[in-house]
Amino acid sequence: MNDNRSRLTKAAQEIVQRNGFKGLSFRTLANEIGIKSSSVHYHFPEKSDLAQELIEQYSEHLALELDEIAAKPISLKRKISSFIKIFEMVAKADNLCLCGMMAAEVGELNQSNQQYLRDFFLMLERWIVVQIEAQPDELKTQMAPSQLAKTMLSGLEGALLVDRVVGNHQRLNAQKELYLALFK
Amino acid sequence: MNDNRSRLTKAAQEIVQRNGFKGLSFRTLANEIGIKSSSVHYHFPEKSDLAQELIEQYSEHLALELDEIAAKPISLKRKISSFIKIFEMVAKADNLCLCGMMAAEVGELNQSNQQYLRDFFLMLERWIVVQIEAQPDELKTQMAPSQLAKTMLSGLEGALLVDRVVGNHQRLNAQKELYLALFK
DNA sequence: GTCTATATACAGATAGAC
DNA sequence: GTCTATCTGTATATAGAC
Repeated sequence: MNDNRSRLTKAAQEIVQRNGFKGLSFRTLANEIGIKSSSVHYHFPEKSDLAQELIEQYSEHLALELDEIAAKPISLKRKISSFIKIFEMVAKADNLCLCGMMAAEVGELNQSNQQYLRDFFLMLERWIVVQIEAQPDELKTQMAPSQLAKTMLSGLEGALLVDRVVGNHQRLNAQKELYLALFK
Repeated sequence: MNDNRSRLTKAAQEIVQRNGFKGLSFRTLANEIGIKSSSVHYHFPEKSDLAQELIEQYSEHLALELDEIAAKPISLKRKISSFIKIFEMVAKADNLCLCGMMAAEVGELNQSNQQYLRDFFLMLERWIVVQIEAQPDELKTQMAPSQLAKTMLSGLEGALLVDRVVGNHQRLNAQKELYLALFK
């Protein structure tokens, strides 16, 4: 898929993860791939159409990665570690999670976009819960899986946010240490 | 202090915590208090001047609150609980932390603004470490205080971010439960 | 599908009167 | 300190030619 539509979403995703959704303009996006802004409007009539596709693609891509991890015959701890590794890759690129970034800008999004954003976070939390419930004996804490999932997800999102400003990965590393210690 | 300058910073803070720094325009800010945008420029020549004052005021206000908490003859657990309560008040207003919001928009800020933002987060983390070191026997975990401070702060920032999108306070509550359990 | 050209709105910022 | 008026740049979005 090297057509302009997919080149647009790819470039747009990078811009949003770095500069935010408000930091993405049809003009700069068009320049990025060498077309005009009116051509971007051909593919995505309104900016909210682009937002929708970005959130959908990001969610689907992540869901596929998580499916692969879940299917492996490995310890729960290693599954959680793989989950955290996804955030570490984002941090390495000095980005935020696409949806974490858009969460900060939720007021600029229409109702449909907001729903997709919500579903993204709930999907990630549900994945954690499902993994724990499949291998419950490997959990070392008495914390309820759903509570654990909520702290872990929001903790990782916050770590990306603060670490990028401070300029290191200390908070993400600390979150990793904290949560991995809860699994055998 | 009911002069226009302080009315401006007060209104600006609310707008940034709700809509972000890019969501704050001199025009709408001026309208908010009934003056013209050119008058806003009299008080804050450039937008970065306003950003600077916002971060400084927010930091100073929070530092004063934390000083008061630290001075009380109460348990470490109650001090941490009071710390978390500050975030709960922000969540109750459906806002983000001013600096958490601006952290997402760090690319729009100049170097000076970014330094003040960094200092804000480091100040909060340092406060947690100092409180723990003053009452070390009341800590139930073997986690290093600096590690604990980093996870707690970024966890709370992330909880505000995700909870606002999802529409409840479950993540902040979960973070609270997780961290309070680490103190006697 | 992409282009040129344009409409409309709003952004940050400045000059100069009062 | 605040105003009117304006400059300049950029944003989303659309019409219509190719």
